[in-house]
Amino acid sequence: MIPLAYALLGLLARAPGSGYDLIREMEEPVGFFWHARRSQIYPTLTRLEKQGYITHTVVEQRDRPDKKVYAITDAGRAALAAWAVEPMAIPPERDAFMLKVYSLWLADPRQAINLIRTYASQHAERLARYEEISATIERNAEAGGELQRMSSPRFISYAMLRRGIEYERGYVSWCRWMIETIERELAEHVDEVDRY
Amino acid sequence: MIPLAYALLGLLARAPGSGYDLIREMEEPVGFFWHARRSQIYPTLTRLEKQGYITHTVVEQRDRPDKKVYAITDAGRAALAAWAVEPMAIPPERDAFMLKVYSLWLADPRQAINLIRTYASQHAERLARYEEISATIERNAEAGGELQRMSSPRFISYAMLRRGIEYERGYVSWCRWMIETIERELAEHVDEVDRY
DNA sequence: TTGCCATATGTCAACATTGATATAGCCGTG
DNA sequence: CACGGCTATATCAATGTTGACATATGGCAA
Repeated sequence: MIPLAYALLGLLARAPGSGYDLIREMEEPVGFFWHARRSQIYPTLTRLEKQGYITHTVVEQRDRPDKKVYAITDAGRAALAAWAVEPMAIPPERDAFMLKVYSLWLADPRQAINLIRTYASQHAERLARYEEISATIERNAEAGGELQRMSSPRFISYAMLRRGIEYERGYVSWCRWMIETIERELAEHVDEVDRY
Repeated sequence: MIPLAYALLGLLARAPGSGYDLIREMEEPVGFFWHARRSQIYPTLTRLEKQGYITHTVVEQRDRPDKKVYAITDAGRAALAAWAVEPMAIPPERDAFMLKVYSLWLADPRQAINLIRTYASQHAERLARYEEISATIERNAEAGGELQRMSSPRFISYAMLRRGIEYERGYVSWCRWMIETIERELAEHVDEVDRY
């Protein structure tokens, strides 16, 4: 089974939903760490149903097209739980941005700064969004102490959000350091030119 | 062109080499951020040559099989430099480990801890390796101040290593926090059991 | 009433990537 | 001299993933 199958099982283990619902749910917070297109999600749901991990019931709707609402089965939940705790090796990294950086020494420093600044601002935006969600969760959690219980999906979502925030912060701070370093070099170069 | 093509161009822009050399070089430090198999590398080299971005000369060897040594062309260097500075959007994340975490609330806490501990130790190992390389680089750099010049491949490699270290540190610290949180919960649970 | 938007479910061809398999030269060891 | 191991290049089938295309319902606005 491909990871996407477990992503869908993970979503359905929290709440039943249609393919369309799942597509939207893939945006947050699983989507922080996994991603797939419609064209992959629908066939995967069909396959999961054939394997007996999910079932569906057609729900008729008046003001919009009917939908198939999927729910996880006991077999599905068992398979998911077993996969979740199975130790794994670190998969090969794939970071297209760092691949660009690898060849930045060939480029004009000003254009390099532009690249990094643009990318950093996107990460900063994400970071702000994650921090906002986190703040909301923390406010709501003050009443019940549910954020402590690992067996609660809410705690897991919160923990994943923390990881996302840490990741984005790290990326932003590295970008800033990189920009500062290149700018310092540019400034020195200007001095040299001015001297003559 | 696929990212792998630029990874290979990036390697050849630093030094010519055979397909076999490139496969080994893909391990460090590009490999920290990109990865491919032999079966993908050889055809990609053929394609790059057809496009005029690289050329090869057959080098005869006595004590081992002959090899094709590839070198980047001016067109290749230009294409690489242009691609490198072209701004990009953040690609969708894909972190299979965090996908497991998403469903950990279904699992036995002890098994969850085992999963996270195993993964953390792998990241800690990488971190140690990166830090060692970084220390070596910093020692060697004390003589010439080359680590300041963005237009030097060495500075770029060092900068990428810094990013790798930051990334691994972040992962390890998150894992530790996660383990501590679950362990605290387990301890509390033991107390409750003991009370009755 | 025409067209656009959101909901809803799918298919398909093209491309990226993996894992297995193949071949061959040369070295050193048993 | 047979075998394993390292160097070296390559192909192929299977699978994963994307992007484009297809289809249908119902609401709302020009």
